[in-house]
Amino acid sequence: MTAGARRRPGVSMADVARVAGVSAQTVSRVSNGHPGVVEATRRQVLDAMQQLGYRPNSAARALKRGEFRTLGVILFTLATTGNSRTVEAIAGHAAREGYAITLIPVAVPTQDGVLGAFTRLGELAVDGVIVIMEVHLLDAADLTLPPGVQVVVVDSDAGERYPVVDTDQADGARQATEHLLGLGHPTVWHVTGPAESFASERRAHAWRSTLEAAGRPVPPVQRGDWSAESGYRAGLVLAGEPSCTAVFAANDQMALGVMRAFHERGRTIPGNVSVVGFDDLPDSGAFFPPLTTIHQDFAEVGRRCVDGLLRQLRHEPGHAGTELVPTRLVIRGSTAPPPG
Amino acid sequence: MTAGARRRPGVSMADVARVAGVSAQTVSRVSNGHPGVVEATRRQVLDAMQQLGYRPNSAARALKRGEFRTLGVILFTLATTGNSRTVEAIAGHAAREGYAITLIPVAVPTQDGVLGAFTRLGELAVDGVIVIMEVHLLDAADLTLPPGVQVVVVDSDAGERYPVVDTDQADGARQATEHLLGLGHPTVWHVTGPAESFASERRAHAWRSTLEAAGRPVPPVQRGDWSAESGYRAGLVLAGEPSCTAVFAANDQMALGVMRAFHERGRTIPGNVSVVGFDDLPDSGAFFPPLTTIHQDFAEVGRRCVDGLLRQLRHEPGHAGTELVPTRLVIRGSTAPPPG
DNA sequence: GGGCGTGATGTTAACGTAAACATGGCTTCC
DNA sequence: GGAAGCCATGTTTACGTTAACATCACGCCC
Repeated sequence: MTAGARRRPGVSMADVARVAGVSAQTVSRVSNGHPGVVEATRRQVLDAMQQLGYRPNSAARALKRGEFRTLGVILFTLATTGNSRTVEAIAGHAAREGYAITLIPVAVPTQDGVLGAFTRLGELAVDGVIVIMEVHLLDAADLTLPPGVQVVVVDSDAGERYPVVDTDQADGARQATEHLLGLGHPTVWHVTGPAESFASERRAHAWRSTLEAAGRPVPPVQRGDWSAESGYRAGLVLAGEPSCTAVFAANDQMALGVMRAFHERGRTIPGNVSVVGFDDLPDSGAFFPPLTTIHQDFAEVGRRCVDGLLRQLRHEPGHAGTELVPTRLVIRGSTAPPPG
Repeated sequence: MTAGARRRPGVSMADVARVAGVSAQTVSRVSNGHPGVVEATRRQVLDAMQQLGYRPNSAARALKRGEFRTLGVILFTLATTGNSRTVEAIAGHAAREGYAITLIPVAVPTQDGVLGAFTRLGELAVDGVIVIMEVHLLDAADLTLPPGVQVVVVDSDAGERYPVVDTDQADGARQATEHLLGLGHPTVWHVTGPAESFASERRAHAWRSTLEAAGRPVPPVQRGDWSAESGYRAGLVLAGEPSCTAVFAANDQMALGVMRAFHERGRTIPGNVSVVGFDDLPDSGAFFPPLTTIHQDFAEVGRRCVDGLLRQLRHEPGHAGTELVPTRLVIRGSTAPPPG
């Protein structure tokens, strides 16, 4: 370990300036890469910084500049693939733009929970906020945030009040359903996600309208909770329906459970039954059989969130309403024409 | 640059003080819940705050107090279950302790990449850092961090230089291997993770020593990269080995791929072959068949990281060396005695 | 009844940085 | 040769908050 660099007392610009034999302002200029510092001086300052182990004090810097170069991300959980992939994309893209990410987890998905997060957030050093709001708030019809905070919302229906970025859920569900109809299946059964999820609601709605538009019967919905286990339970029910030859599960995990149920009941996939998922998890291609699914572009969602928020912060003309990120059908081994 | 005229509404304590007819110091006292403010005054100040939409400036506060109440988390990716679950636990526990989390993604796992992150981090508002270091640095034998930064490391071998928290990889691998031997299998084949991963290395080592301690032959290792796809490829090889009746895959995803390969080759699980994974993903119980695996307690890992770091920040006697979080075997449907 | 604690509130200064302005030496050009 | 300009660097000040100290009114006790 370098000895001279004990940083307990906080090395400041003044200290560096003293050692380098220049003024604090010159240290500031070097520190920020401003022009107009002669090379020899620059080197002296850099040496002094090195020697003292100087690191700029970001609090003072933020105080002076009036910005933190940090974005807050409010979310309920990182446990879902969608959220963690989106957050990763947000963090990566923000870093590229010179912004850091502060995570603000909300324990309970209620208006109070979110407001509590904002209160803490008010005391946090953030310039703007991205809210990843994948479920309906339990105690409020819509989301109301404190004024004076720049916001972008992911995956919500707050589009009239805040800029929203979302995967095009409806089009994805339509593609999935039409793919199965196109293979010749008379209709498509659906395993839906939890009622409080926006994404789940939209996928189910689009599945239904696609069937109706094609003049097909709409079978009863099986409700799951995104987990593979719930998909398994739904699959056991569907395996008992002799007329069921095609299933659209609202996510890949439930599709995994559905397929397990069919395996256990001796129904082959895709020989007897076809299955389509939604998400395109990294492992979906290794399911048994490899899963046909709808690919979501989480990286693009994250990128657009950051861009939208930064545009707001710079007072550039931002997009209003909802921005939809397209999905695409990935055909693998779990779908085929119906038996017979 | 953009015209500096447009700043945030910028309500400061002075503004609140003016409206409430008190001094800024009294506003500060109310803001921080300090005693010695009479109720009537307190109310006046709170009203003024409400009216003006005052939010404390955390930069000024941090500058004055010398702390940010924020912890940085340096990581390479959120895409692995382990990392995202650990980060979620860290964020939750930190929030409970009144700390926020700043994410610092590192694009490339090299010494330079990490140092780059620290440079950015030096300019970030953090009091300490948790490094989630699941792979060997590509260009340095071990991790060297700038001095003067409080650090806790997850999942690494830096134990002699920094406090480390990690899952007890070796004991988990031992449990997995002994479970299979205990069922009567003559030996256990292993699908390992990427060479640069610490966890992978340790699991493989413990698997090997467990076999050796039991006097069993050590079959050649199949190397994967954590992905289900790589597990599938390894599984195809193993399915060609008639003597292979038991497989320990270094994570659940690869176990998923291994099982798919066996299914495709007509080897039943657990009738012909037993499979054990590592991680206990939320979906592992819904694999076909439900996977016997080693459960990792990511929440506990996160909690201990935060506790350890906060102890350091408070200059309390911290633990040195490596703290191991125990694992436990979860027996499901993918393991049984060998055929015959 | 005067000295004196006590408790509420105000005043001052400082945290580390960077914008704005000031200085002073050196070149350039007529 | 001297005014003008320019460049490198220095000085001043303010950002919003809070610790430390200062003040002031009131009541209490001998």
